[in-house]
Amino acid sequence: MATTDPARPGFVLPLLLLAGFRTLIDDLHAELAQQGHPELRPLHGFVLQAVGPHGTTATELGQRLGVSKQAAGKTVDRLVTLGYLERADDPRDARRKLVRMTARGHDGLARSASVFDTLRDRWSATLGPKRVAAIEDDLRTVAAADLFRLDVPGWFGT
Amino acid sequence: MATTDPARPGFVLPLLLLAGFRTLIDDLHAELAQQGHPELRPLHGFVLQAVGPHGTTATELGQRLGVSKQAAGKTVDRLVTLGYLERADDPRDARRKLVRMTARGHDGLARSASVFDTLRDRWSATLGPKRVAAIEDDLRTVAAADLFRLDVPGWFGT
DNA sequence: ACGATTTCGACAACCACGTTGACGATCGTA
DNA sequence: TACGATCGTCAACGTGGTTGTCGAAATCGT
Repeated sequence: MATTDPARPGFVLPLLLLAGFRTLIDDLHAELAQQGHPELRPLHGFVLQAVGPHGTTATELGQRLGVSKQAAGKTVDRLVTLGYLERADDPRDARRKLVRMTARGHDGLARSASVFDTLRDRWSATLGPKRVAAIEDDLRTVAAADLFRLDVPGWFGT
Repeated sequence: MATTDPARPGFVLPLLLLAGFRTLIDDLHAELAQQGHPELRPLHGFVLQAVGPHGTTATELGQRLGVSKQAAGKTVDRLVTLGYLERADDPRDARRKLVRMTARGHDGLARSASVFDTLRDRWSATLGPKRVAAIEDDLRTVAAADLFRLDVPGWFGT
């Protein structure tokens, strides 16, 4: 395997982390596509979760996701087009536009969560529940040690 | 932490995987920037490694990275502009353009590898070497179980 | 040995997702 | 009431992908 030269051990860890994440995401979307959500893209699940049950605004969503309000607004646009979100005026502040999940949005989020749960169960079946929990604990530890926020990321920044 | 609802345990694992990857990558590039490679972008290290010491072609690189030859070609263009790669004609096949690392390319790759190694050491210092090795083993296991290739991915596909 | 097929690299158009900067409308307050 | 901060949107741009097309060069089959 040309990309995993054993003489460079440090390269392995990030690659494996990424690979683990990707397989999870790929499996999720393969499953979601079969459950009636073929157009849901990788980040959309996180976005829906960030919107939350009570709704929010584009600006708030942006800072919650760690991206600009413009980027958040664009993503909302797309999710609105796809029927997962809807916009409404805030009666108490004419500047704000509330962003809420539609029924389809709730369905997509619920299915995402449940598919993720079964994928985690699959990992547990392969590795044993203790190992999975250990991975989560360890990652939480290094994450905390690196003073990072668990919010959904800005990916690879520009 | 709004994005990590404990009622949805499945969401945690992918988030942590991604977060771990991202902190590694961010730390790498913060360090690389200080070592004279500020314009090296997250994927460039993987691309350089995929080029390898003997050079390759754009098409070959594309399939090695799991992206189209056009995408690989564009990335090569950028790396050539930045001085990390160079193109040369293949004397045995006038269609092929060999892609090779320059001295700067080798330097960048070597530094990436060494920074990754020290980051891994830092994880070892925090978690203990056994835990880090266990994470790698476990991820390798689920990866293998999911019959996936350890090559650098096409990220989130379209 | 020569024509058909395949392969390689490049070009163009496009999409997704992010960035800054600017700007009008609206709100809160001195 | 007038000013400053905030919200959403528009525009321009960068980056990393995609597909389709095409000419040039190599390979293969008769």
